Amino acid sequence: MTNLESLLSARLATAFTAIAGSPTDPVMQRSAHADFQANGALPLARQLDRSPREIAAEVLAAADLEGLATAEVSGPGFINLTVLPETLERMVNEMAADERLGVPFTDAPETVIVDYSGPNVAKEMHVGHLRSTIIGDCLVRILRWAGHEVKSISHIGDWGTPFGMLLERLIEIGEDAAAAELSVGDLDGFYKAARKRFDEDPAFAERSRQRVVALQSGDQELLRLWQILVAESERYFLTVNDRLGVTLSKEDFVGESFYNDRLQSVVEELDRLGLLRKSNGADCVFPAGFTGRDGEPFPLIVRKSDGGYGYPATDLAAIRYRIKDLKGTRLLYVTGAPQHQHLEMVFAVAKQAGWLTGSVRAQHVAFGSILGEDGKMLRSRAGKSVKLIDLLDEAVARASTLVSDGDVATAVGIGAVKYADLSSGMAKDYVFDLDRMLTFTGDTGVYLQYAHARIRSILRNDFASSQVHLTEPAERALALQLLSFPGAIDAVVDSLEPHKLAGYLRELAVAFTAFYESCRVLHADGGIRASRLALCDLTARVLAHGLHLLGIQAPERL
RNA sequence: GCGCUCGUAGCUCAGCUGGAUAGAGCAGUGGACUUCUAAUCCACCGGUCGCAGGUUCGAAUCCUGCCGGGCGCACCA
Repeated sequence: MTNLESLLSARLATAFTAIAGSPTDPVMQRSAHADFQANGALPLARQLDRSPREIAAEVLAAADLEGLATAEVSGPGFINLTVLPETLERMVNEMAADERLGVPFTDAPETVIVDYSGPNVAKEMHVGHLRSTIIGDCLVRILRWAGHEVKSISHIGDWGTPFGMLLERLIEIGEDAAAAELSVGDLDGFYKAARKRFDEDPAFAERSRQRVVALQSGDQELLRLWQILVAESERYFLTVNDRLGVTLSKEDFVGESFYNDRLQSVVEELDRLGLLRKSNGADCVFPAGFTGRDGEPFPLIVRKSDGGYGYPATDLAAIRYRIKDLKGTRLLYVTGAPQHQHLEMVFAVAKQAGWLTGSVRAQHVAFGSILGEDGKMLRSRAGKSVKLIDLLDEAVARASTLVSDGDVATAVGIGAVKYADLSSGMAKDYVFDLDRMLTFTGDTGVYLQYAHARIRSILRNDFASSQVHLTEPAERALALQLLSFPGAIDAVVDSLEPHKLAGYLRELAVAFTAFYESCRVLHADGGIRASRLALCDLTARVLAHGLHLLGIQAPERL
């Protein structure tokens, strides 16, 4: 099973390289004027000081397209390629016979560590966690399916100064009452109450500070109580993840506290390497190329002036652990764009320390913020944050007004939210707008689910495995789109941009709908009917699996 | 001040390893259900691709400058 586009590209590349005298990319793309076009002759014209059309003609003469496609030179020097009907049929049939739908396992498997979701203990999951969780989960699914060894990590915020007040609050109301409050998912209520007490009552605040010190010095009783906070919160996170349909499991929660006993050794190692410098009483590393407000070198503070460790130390311990112990070769950090500089600094220090070497890549998969209707960052601290679980329930409730079945409503509602996020580029901020997400017309998740359900409806009436024969233009267009599936997967694997898969699936659904409008299936005669049913079946499989890779369900019927 | 990022149709967004008339959805107008799910489809309407230069046979795409929005810039994560 071979990727059609890359096969064509490879054949042309040989010819291009022969003509150019050096490795030359044919620059293939889908075309409105043919099935594909190769633009490589145009840039070559200058290099060889010859007419582009002449070069294109020569490439064509040298290219071996036997049994693949017909080609012609067009316009200023484009090579237009039209795939032979029998070749298209053969490849579609091969794809249909392949469980992996034409997508090969990667020939260079990596160990990929994906850090995403990362909620905070005793704090509600809010819209801010939505993107990280959805995008991270999608990347995990796709990379894993492509044949990589993938380890999910949810870097839980389970340590640090806030735990003083949380523990003090827990002690104040009693552990049973606290556990009860947390177990019903009222994390924000608990957190806010603790915060309020901390702000209002100096004695409470002082006791909180002492709790932090005691906790960090290993007080057994406090550790036991802390464990209650962590366990109840994790249980709650799992229910939200379950609602969202995310693959994260309990074993994937690796809290900041996990790195506690490694922090000192990180500092020691950095010191041994001579990377550490005292600055204003703190132990810092100054990676090259980072400057602060005053234009002076900007530090990554590894140990605070009070001797404590902050998140940079944890992040350094984590990156070292992920490389040295987990043997990760590609580390992904699915966190918001505002953390870009911080992560770049962590990567820079990891490089200087010799952990992040040439064969290991660390990448920040950054995404924009979700904004409120006022166009400002929707932050939890600023009060009115939307509880993630409420948003999901609302989405499902709206879906329930359109479909009767509860499971289907869940699939549609959650799918709508996920598709809204995954279908546009992740670099930009976007305004959080329930109405837009849950509009069930147009470019939405339900459009894809609907296309899939329609096909399943046809197949319920009749289906027997058959060979595909392409006759109508709409069938041919659908076949071409189906064969682009491996390319769409590739695109996400190396760009880490899920919206490319979402876009592909959308185009597939459009191609199917065009086919559906112009070609009868069940009412067609014998051979044609069987062939079209096979085409329907393959389309349904690609849609269902593609949606699955996005983390979206594809119900049998709506 | 430095850095990152975004600016494409009234609205929400694709397209950006430079390539043939800049594409979708929503909204608007007009059509299509005795036909496999009309949550659909077809047609029309709608764009100085922020602005100005530059490189090029060719720029939404690359470079420079500017304008505008967002974010980050030492002990919170």
